[in-house]
Amino acid sequence: MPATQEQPSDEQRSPSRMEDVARCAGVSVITVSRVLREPEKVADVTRARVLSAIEAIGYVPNLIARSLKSRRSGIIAAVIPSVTHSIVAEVLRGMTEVLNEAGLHLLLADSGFSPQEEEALVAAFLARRPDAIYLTGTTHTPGTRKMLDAARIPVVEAGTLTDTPIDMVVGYSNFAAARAMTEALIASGRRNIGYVGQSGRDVIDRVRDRHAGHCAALRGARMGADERLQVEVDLSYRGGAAGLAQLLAREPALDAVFCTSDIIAIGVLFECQRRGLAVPARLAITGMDDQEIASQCVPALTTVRMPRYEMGRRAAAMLCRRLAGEKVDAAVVDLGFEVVMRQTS
Amino acid sequence: MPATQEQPSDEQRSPSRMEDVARCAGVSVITVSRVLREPEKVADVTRARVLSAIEAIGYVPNLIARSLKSRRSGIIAAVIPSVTHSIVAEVLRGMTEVLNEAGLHLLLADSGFSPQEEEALVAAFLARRPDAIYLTGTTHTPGTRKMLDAARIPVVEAGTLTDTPIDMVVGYSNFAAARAMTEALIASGRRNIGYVGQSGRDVIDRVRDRHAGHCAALRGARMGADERLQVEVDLSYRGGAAGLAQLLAREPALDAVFCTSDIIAIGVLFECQRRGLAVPARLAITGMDDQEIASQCVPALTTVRMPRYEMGRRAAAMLCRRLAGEKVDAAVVDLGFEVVMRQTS
DNA sequence: CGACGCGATGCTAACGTTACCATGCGGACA
DNA sequence: TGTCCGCATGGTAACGTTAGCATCGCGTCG
Repeated sequence: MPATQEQPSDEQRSPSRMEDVARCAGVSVITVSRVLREPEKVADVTRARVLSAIEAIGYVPNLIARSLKSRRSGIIAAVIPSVTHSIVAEVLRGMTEVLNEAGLHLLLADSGFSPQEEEALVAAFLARRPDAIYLTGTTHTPGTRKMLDAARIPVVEAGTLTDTPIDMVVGYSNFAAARAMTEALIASGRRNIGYVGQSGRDVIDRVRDRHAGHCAALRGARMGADERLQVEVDLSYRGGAAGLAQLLAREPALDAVFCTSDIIAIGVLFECQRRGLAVPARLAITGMDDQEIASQCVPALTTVRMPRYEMGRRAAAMLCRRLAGEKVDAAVVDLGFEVVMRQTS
Repeated sequence: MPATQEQPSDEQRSPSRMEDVARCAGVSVITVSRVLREPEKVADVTRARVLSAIEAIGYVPNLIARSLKSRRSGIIAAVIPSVTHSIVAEVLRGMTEVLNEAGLHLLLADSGFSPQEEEALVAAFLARRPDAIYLTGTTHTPGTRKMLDAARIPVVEAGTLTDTPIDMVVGYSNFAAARAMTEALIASGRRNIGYVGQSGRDVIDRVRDRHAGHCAALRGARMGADERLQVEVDLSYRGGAAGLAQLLAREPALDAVFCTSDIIAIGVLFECQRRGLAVPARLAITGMDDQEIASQCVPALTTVRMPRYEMGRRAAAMLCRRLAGEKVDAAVVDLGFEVVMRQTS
């Protein structure tokens, strides 16, 4: 009965451990551990022997055990408003590039623009003991702030600036950008300027600031911010189109539309094409964010460029520096913006 | 000297543990553990006492320790080709929705379309002992397959179908979709059909299959797949525009362009607008994926709809079922596609 | 009235790794 | 020749949790 002697079965019940490697290489487990983390502290011959044992066995270190003991998970948790927003994607690309170099991994979740959902996600993430946390925007529930204060880990908020970050913040002034864009529109002689913005001004600080900046520019030019000329829509091409339809119904003499995002602006542009409204002759359009489509559409879209990719890199870099024990020079980093005049205005 | 008695300092060195909660509630640690995981097994009074202790202390469970002991990390690792592709984003949205409901978290990284990079990421992720892995596409290095076989965890590949998945696969036939789209173009009477595809056919199976499907349709109609009418470009609006420029230079009689993605197709459309080419009268254009812009642009884009969001949900659901110990009915799930005829063809 | 079952709770020993301290050995120096 | 230093390696005890069994008390049934 050969079935009884299946002790050394090739069906090893679990992935191999350091102990297996140690036995195979004829050293102690701690030496294996050192080969992995501080190879220069191990003699060349020993190191080679251990490495070939690792190779032979196919050993994969268990970072969970390492995290538990070392109190360092190597994980950065990020809560973003919506993965489907291309704007967020570029920030993520910048972040992951920097994090990967540092050997850190990204735990990601999507709050759907809801601060309550964000709080729930932060709570769930903290249980995983991330080394740091990335949040989008600077508007968070008191519960979120409290948890993060108690967690005592680096936190970076990104996108909107604030003087009172939870810990660190990197972004740009959405207020100033929207004001500058609107001022440019006014300077070009437009007088009946409509506003088509993403809805959710009460919970999305980015949108709130952009709206406020737009209104400030109008008031600065003594034009008044007429609520009748402001509509809120979904952040989509369809939303932009619907927004223009509403505005034109309310004010046929409309001669410009300020949009809080390029997507919305392109939606407005498409609706103009459907209605046969000449852009910019009859109607000027401006977007924000300078996504790729802005430079490619016809006519090319006037917009404001935001350094999204750079923002992701900076945010990640700030976290990495803090994790390395270094002090970060400034807790508030303003990356600025740039108005890009093209053909729709 | 009051500084000496800082034993019970409020600067507790670490987040509280179950032991602290247990002491506060006057029970053993295992009871606390049970309140968190199997509350129905604890008497009502005891449970209430423990819960209020948790609340009072602000206890946050340590999932790292739980993972180590229970051999379940609650983490799903996903490697995607590029976060900046809106196509991927919808898949992610579907996935995270399902995963969140199941209490699972998503570890995310970006391979930049490189199988070697994917292999490195899979290796790094496996050290975190994810409960399951999600991969994009079905083309992977031998090293990746080997590691995943050894890891013995559920794996789902998504996007492209294959008869020999590593474990499970959910997707649609890019070959059939591209063939169907091209056949529709042929059926509408177009004869000089160009191809503008994303570059990287050798490593991106999705693109390879779409190219092959397109060629198959041409050959099926005895039209031949002329390489002179095929150009490869970046997956961007700019790429589409450049592609059209190249094609027209090579074949002025071009009367249709098949594109492997909506983004490229819209780029082609923009270039037509710049050149004053009437669409579809002078030139027909087709895309693939049915992103939002396809239905909104002017004229609206003929394309093929892929159930991306649904694919993310299904992939996650299959993983969840496997993690729950249930058998998954089919290892290969074909979600199909739908040709959507609009105005550009 | 004793045995038995069951619900509620607790104890002990891991999970796989690393922090901390210990040990042994060879060479430099007085 | 003895002392001391530094390098390479090892042993032990956690990190915070849960699996698996043990225990205790109470009610039920023959």
